[in-house]
Amino acid sequence: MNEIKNSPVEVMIVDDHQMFIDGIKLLLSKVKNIKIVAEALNGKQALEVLYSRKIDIVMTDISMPEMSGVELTRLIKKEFPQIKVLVVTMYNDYGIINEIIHSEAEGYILKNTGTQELINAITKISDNGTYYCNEMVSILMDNIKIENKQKEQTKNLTSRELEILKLICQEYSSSEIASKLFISKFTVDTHRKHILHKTNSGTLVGLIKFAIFNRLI
Amino acid sequence: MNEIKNSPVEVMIVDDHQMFIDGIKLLLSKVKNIKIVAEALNGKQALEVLYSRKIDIVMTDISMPEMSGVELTRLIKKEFPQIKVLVVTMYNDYGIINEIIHSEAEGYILKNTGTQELINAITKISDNGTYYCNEMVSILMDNIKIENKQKEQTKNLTSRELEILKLICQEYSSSEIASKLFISKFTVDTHRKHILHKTNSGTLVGLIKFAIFNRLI
DNA sequence: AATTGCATCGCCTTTTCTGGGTATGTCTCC
DNA sequence: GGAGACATACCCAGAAAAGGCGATGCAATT
Repeated sequence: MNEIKNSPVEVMIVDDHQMFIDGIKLLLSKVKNIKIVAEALNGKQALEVLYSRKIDIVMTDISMPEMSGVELTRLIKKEFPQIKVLVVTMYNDYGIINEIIHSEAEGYILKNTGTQELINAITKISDNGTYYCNEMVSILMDNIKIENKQKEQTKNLTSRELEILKLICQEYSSSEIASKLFISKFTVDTHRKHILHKTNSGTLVGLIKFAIFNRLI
Repeated sequence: MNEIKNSPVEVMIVDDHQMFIDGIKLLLSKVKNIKIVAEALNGKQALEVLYSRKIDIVMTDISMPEMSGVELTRLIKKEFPQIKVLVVTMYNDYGIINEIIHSEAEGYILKNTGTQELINAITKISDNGTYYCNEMVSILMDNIKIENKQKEQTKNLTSRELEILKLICQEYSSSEIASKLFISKFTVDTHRKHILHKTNSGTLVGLIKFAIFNRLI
């Protein structure tokens, strides 16, 4: 399991914050067996490097101009499957984590963790392992319930109901929607009632907020 | 103007990302006349330090748990007016910048700038100057027009109207708002009319969208 | 064959919202 | 002292929304 390596792990840092890169470089410069051999301020630069020289591990941020860290990870996994990716970011919400999981990165840690955890992560990953921080796991746990609730709410809307909800959000009245869809105003009203119940919205105001926060608009 | 200082500037770093703190500490450890003498992971910790020892410059992030960097800056300016504040953050949108301006920080730079700019900023500020990055200035320029448009819409609302708009967004009906504010339902209705006209919202739905997109909620 | 989900339509009631006025008192600013 | 902005209050009328209740037909699933 533990093969003895004489050559250090060669790491590239990808982050649009030069300051962050400089800091990490210094931090890791003192660590044996880890060597920062390249850096990039965005995904495009990173890919250029990867085409020109050997890299063992790519440490990448998520939010970057032009190409996100998630996209970068996907491309790396497609073009250079042997390269490991460690995502180091400050985002810890479910949406991002979900994307990271699908991008098949080997590791995920938050920027607000200590240096030691970073070193651990790199070490584990270079040893063909994975490293996911505890925060990620607990967020995944926390979001199982929320996810279910969201499904109960949004997904239970039928396509017709969704269609009408969108029209409501476009400031059409029930009568106008009825004309638009060539159905009776009564029907539209019935749909409205169902929508209100399914989304647990007490009022129209609540419904609009629901629609906006669930990105239906 | 340039008094010769023998003692280095004493700086505290406030950031909820331990990794960032570690990096900056290392980066600045090599710089003459700048000394990182304290660090804090949030505003509360930072204040504790300030009450216990002398600090010349506080470098703070914006988004932190419990107390934001803006709040921290305000408190510092109130309690320790002689302490300079340099805001170092990755946010560069107008809302944040606006808040920072009002918090009267001496400097503002983005995390995606190089180390040299950071050193420049600290040096200038310690010399009783200010340092605001170019990005901030251009964003301010860009947003003058937007601001004017916003004023036409939002700012024309009187404080009472704004108060009622917020209650509307909290899903209270006119009658409920009337009870809450100890005024007549008729009065609330009058305000509603004015709000609808001033915001150019044709319907309640439009009003809610206006409120959400103008961050009134 | 029966159940279930979905879309459709209908009526009645009550509340809420919207738009049109009018009006009074206060406060500030010129 | 007068003009203007603001908050307050009221009336009327119509439109819209929300809640309740029932009903039909169609399609897919079981």
